[in-house]
Amino acid sequence: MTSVQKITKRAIILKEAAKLFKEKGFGGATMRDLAERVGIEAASMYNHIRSKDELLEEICFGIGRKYDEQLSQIDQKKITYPEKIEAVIAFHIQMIIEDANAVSVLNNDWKFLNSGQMIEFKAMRNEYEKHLAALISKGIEQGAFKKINVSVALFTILSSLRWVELWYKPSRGISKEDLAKDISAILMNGVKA
Amino acid sequence: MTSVQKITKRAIILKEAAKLFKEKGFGGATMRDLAERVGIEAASMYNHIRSKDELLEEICFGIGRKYDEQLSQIDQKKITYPEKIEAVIAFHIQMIIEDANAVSVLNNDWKFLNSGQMIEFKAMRNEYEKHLAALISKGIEQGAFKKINVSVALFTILSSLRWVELWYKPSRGISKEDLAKDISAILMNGVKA
DNA sequence: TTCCGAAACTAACAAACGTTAGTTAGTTTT
DNA sequence: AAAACTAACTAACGTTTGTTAGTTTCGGAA
Repeated sequence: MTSVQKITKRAIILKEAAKLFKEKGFGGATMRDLAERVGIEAASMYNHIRSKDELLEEICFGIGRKYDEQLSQIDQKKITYPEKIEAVIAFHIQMIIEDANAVSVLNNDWKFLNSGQMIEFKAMRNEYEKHLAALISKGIEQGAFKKINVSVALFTILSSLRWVELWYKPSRGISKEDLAKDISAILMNGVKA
Repeated sequence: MTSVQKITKRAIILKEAAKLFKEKGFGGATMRDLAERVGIEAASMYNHIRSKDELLEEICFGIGRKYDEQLSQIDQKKITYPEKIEAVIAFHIQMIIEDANAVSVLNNDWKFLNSGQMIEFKAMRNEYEKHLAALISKGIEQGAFKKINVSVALFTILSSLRWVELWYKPSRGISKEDLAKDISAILMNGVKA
């Protein structure tokens, strides 16, 4: 049994939910609409899931955990800080391309988590940002980066990456590697000649 | 009567609607919730507005037109292309700080416009992006910018600016001028030392 | 073939939704 | 003073929402 992932109906529902939430937003998406895409009746979905909220929760925290793990892995590598930042840029793009819908939901619909989960989510996100900010700070200390405002740099980088979700289509004919290279180049070296 | 703007109830509803839509999303916001914030009954609002959709429409196109006008004004100025881009960055930040809620609605809830208005909105946005892309292209031709991928540069800049909405608070103690300067610096010159 | 549990179905619920209708009090216009 | 207008109200409308209950279908194990 070497990593043969069983495709459960639950997984199908989650996948379609991510797509639907991205298209209509969590509030605008209805369970009947989702059920139609899955190919069963709305009521039947409750044999596989607990609630609409549970779908959102699983999407947000599932993706969130992936980000955390990847960042930790990169941080442990023995490479320079600019290389680490570039690795972060590359894996953000990879995540967005691999799991576009779920990443979009994480970015846009986390505010519909119930209050307890929302607090947890915000804590997770804060920690992630802190972790990334630390990489920038150390890079500055070592003289690898300019003496920039760390918060501004952090959010400029994170935000630059978010648009990939809105923009990237395979049809545009630019590979994810080239995209990562181009974005890295601009953020690292700017646009001015 | 020198520019004495009368504060109509309609204007109050629009202002509160922008705030509410930002908080809960267009789908998650209810007319009863909005009415409560305005201080009247939900039904009473219909003496001042036509529908919930109309609120969204007015917010999106009102802000959209402001962006268009400002960009045109900057383009007409006799300054260099890097200076024009920096001016665009400054006014985006200005817009976000002055009209945070409405800008957020434009960015996140335009997809809830009815189909006709959505087409119009997308056309407006495409034109705006084309206009801005042309500024970058000309800057490259003149040798003022590196030979970068114009689309990547365009969206990296636009996306970097969007996060200001999520991040900026007067309480952080950084002025909008300083913020514009720092963001400009990173986008123009990068982070690498 | 029989049996059983999983997974589908139909029907219905209560709550919430945007909106309309009808009315009333207060103000402005004629 | 009469008429018209403004802006608020209460009540209710017809839908749509997420979800539950009860029933049927169906594939695989005994």
